[in-house]
Amino acid sequence: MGRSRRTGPAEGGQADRREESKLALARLGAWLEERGLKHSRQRDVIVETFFAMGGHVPVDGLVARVRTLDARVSVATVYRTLKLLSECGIAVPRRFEDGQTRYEPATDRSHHDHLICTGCGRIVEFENERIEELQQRVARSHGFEVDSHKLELYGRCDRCRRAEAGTKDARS
Amino acid sequence: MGRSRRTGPAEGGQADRREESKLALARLGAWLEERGLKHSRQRDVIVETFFAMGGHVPVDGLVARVRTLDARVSVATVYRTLKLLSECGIAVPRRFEDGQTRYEPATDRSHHDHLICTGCGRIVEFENERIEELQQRVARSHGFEVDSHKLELYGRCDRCRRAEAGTKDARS
DNA sequence: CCCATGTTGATAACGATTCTCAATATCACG
DNA sequence: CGTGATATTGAGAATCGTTATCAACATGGG
Ligand SMILES: [Mn+2]
Ligand SMILES: [Mn+2]
Ligand SMILES: [Zn+2]
Ligand SMILES: [Zn+2]
Repeated sequence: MGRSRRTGPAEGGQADRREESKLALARLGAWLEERGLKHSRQRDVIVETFFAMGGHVPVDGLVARVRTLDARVSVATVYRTLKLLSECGIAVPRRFEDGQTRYEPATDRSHHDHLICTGCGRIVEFENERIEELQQRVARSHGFEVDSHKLELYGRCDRCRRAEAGTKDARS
Repeated sequence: MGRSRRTGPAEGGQADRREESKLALARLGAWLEERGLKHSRQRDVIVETFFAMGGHVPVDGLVARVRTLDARVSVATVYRTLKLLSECGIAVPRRFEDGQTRYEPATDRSHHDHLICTGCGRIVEFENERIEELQQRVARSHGFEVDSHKLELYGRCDRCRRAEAGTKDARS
């Protein structure tokens, strides 16, 4: 049925994330030097905060959090840094239905799709090899060569469904 | 493997579309009267043009086309009319990766997903029952009850691939 | 034909993101 | 350490697609 993975700030140890953060900073540093770029205080803060938050972080959320550490970082810098992270393969941008871009740490187990709760916003990740195969097959049957795809399932999570049922019972 | 369907202005006879258009206008008329709304010259033009274009029409494209018939129709009216169409089930809004909303005529065989060529923009529709089932299953295995989903496959269509291969050969 | 009410067009406002540009930080070099 | 070339920053303007505002204008039942 496909394995699921860490999905947000609630899962994945803080220690793990600090570790990820360190690795990411090192990798970013190397990447920057390779092309004669400089590193900066704000980039460090942004990267650390990004990993500290974990999950699928919306840009404005990251800005807010970063500003609790350094009140004068601009949104522009956050956007710029996030773009850098995605260019050097440390973060991946995601655009769900709400129209704002979120970034998530890029893991080695790169590809996965998302289940999104329309009630509480919870995001669960999943991989399903069988679905991917079928996608390839459908595409090929139409003469297409797929090189990326987007699969998002929207619905209510168990928690939200229980909550709803509760209020419905109470009302009747 | 799933059946594919009409996908754009290139397919589906003009006659069919004019027919669709008539039906849609009638349906819209009824829908409007039911709730004490009025009908207007511009709504008619917009609906007719929408069906004449067929496929997945971007709002600005529709605006442009409508204006060749009546130069003073405002974008606001086009947006408003499209929203009406989707409210009364005549059209369906779609948001692909390029960030602009497109509308497509709602057919009886309502649900389908999309294959999108990143080369020429061609959009092919498909339905795959097996994929839908697997989606349900994955969702349920995570405690979710899905009520909508988005599946988009991005790649190159046969035409575009051939074109590419051609230029590559020519170069070498 | 009239008038209450729905519709329109122009344009301002919007939210997310990117751009501009002058001020500032970084770093390789002496 | 300076110094200077160059990358980075912050603030705000600009952009893009879309929605909101509101006065002028149609529509259609009476
Ligand atoms: Mn994810
Ligand atoms: Mn379609
Ligand atoms: Zn939920
Ligand atoms: Zn193509």
